[in-house]
Amino acid sequence: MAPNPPKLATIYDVADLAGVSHITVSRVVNGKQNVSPETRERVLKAMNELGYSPNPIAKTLQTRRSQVIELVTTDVWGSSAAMQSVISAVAQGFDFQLSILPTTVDALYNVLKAIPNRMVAGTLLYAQDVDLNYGTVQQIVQNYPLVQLGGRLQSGLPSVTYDQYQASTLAVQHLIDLGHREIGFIGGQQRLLDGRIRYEAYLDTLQRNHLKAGPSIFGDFGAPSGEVVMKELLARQQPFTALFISSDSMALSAIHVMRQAGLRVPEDVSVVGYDDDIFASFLSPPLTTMVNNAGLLARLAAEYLFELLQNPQTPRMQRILLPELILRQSTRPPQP
Amino acid sequence: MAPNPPKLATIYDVADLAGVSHITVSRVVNGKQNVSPETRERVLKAMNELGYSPNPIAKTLQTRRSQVIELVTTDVWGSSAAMQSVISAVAQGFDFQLSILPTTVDALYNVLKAIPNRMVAGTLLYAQDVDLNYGTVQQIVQNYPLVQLGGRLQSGLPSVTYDQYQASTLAVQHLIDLGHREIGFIGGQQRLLDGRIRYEAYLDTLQRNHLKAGPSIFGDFGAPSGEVVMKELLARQQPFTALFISSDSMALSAIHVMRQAGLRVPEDVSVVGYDDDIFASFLSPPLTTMVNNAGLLARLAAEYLFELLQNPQTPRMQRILLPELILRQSTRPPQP
DNA sequence: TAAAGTCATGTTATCGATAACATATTTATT
DNA sequence: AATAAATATGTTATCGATAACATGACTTTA
Repeated sequence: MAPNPPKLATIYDVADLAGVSHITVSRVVNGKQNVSPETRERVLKAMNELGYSPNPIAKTLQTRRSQVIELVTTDVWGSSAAMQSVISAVAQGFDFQLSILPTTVDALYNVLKAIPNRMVAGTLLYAQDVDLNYGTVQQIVQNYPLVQLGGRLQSGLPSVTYDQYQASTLAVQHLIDLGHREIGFIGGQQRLLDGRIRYEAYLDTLQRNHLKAGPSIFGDFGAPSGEVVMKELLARQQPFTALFISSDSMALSAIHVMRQAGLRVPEDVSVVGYDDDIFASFLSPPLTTMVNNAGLLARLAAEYLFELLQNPQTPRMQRILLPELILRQSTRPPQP
Repeated sequence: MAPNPPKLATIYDVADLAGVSHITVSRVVNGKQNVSPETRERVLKAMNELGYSPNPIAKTLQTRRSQVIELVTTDVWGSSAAMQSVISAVAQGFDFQLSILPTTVDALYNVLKAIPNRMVAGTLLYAQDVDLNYGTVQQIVQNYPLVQLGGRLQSGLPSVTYDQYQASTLAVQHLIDLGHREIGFIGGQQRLLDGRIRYEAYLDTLQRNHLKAGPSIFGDFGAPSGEVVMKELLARQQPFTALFISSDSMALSAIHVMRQAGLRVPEDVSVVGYDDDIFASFLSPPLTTMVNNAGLLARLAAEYLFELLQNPQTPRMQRILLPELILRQSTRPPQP
């Protein structure tokens, strides 16, 4: 297989060897009925002899459709990482391949417009930028099987998502209900929906309870960033008895920093995380957190996409996973 | 975009509108030189007017090569998850797409044989089954740009991998050097190289030091499995003062179980993990572990693949990352 | 000024499959 | 036995691009 690899046998080669026309070979390959047993046998033998395997590219060009679904994402590094393997596993179950198409917000609309040219069966969209115009997206892909992962509730696209606003509200309310009055916040990128919504809910919930906003700081959802911003937050010396931290990864490192600084969790500071990450239950203390399983979201979205593919009558809807607070040992009433 | 989405404009449509032949349009699209400025202008205007974008499928069929690399993997759930996003990010940098092709060991050889039909530019192979015959793989893909991720050292394929045997040896030797004599083992799946090699190195190292093998048990590298097998191991009541645990995820939950059982790490049991997972440094105690970064491996492999693509003269080699033991606080000499 | 070369553009074939329609056979029906 | 229907098979066009070669107009060179 040099730069230009050798060609494999085609249906024409098989046809010649079997002494039939190429279209008969095509019929055998696709298991069509109108082929006599003897002919079929001869063709199969020839296929076997030549090690024939169909060329998916040629087939796709003619049929305008391939056994491929694509994941269009503006966020290769964030949750989309966790999603990819789940989606490819689901796709494998339906005998489909997954094509990953990273893009930018700017290029996104053109990427979507070119969907017919890529001749994929369906598209999963993961684009978390706050500035994205879902109305435009909606216009471009009308009636095409596209499922959005984790976007705005009002996106108008078939989607599977979480109600992060309500989830974050529950998280903050939990701290308030425990008696905390000075509640700080550690957030993720504010250009991402995940970052923005959790912060808005935090602010709104405090306000609804007639509480002032506590100290707030922003990182990038990752554990290393949690370490950095937590140190900065401590350096500010603003008082807080509880923290709502926008990801378990950040909570993990933030707690580590607090422990090093002599602060105990939950005795001195209660912590609510977000994600119910795989490690959350094994920490000490086990972390109180909001369920937000990117893998589950991806699986449901992929399954929904295949529902749409197999039955176009499937109702188009938004599937919103209910928020769930997992109470563990990182929260408790504030010390008197 | 109904089941069969509407066709987009083709070069023929553009040619008609611009009043030139389709081949001239093709020349403009591909930035060829021999087109007069006025003609080029007219074509560009027509392209713009029709919202033309090239059809990659048709182009691929003719040129027998696409802007796509593929990841062929027999392991959708394990490390390949972490690798996918890294690879797609690298690919994006070269203006390539990533196609994920999950397969089974049995189907693998045929999947590789059909590479010419898929017309991809290059292939990354992640196949960790111990029974895989790399000689066969080698024969199939001779001279084709394929880079293997994390396979056997003697695979004979261009690859990027870790020397897990030596790494595991270092880990176990570290415990022995600290004075431990009863060293247990928690492993991953023994049908995977990652599982098998770490266990073999554990056994060999003990033997070389004239020590008997300690209690051993096997899970699946994941945190939930670590919890299960650790409970089972404790129930056996076999003595050990140290554990070599094949993944940080399993170490995380295993430590949690030990703590619940009243065992302290490292006072009662020293633990060496494996992977230097993102959370390892933030645990209490911070985990002593072996560096084994799947993301780094994937990045290097993808970059190597693009080296091969851009310059076929690039020497074909195995790139083996050196093992590195990260000493943190989960190991110490055994209590007297 | 004729021959040769360059440039802009076009015509036809091709990649490997399926679609649409056509044509012999064979079998069933009256 | 004649006609209709079903079955098996083949011919040609097509998907949307590039490859290979051809052609005419203009420039350069001897």
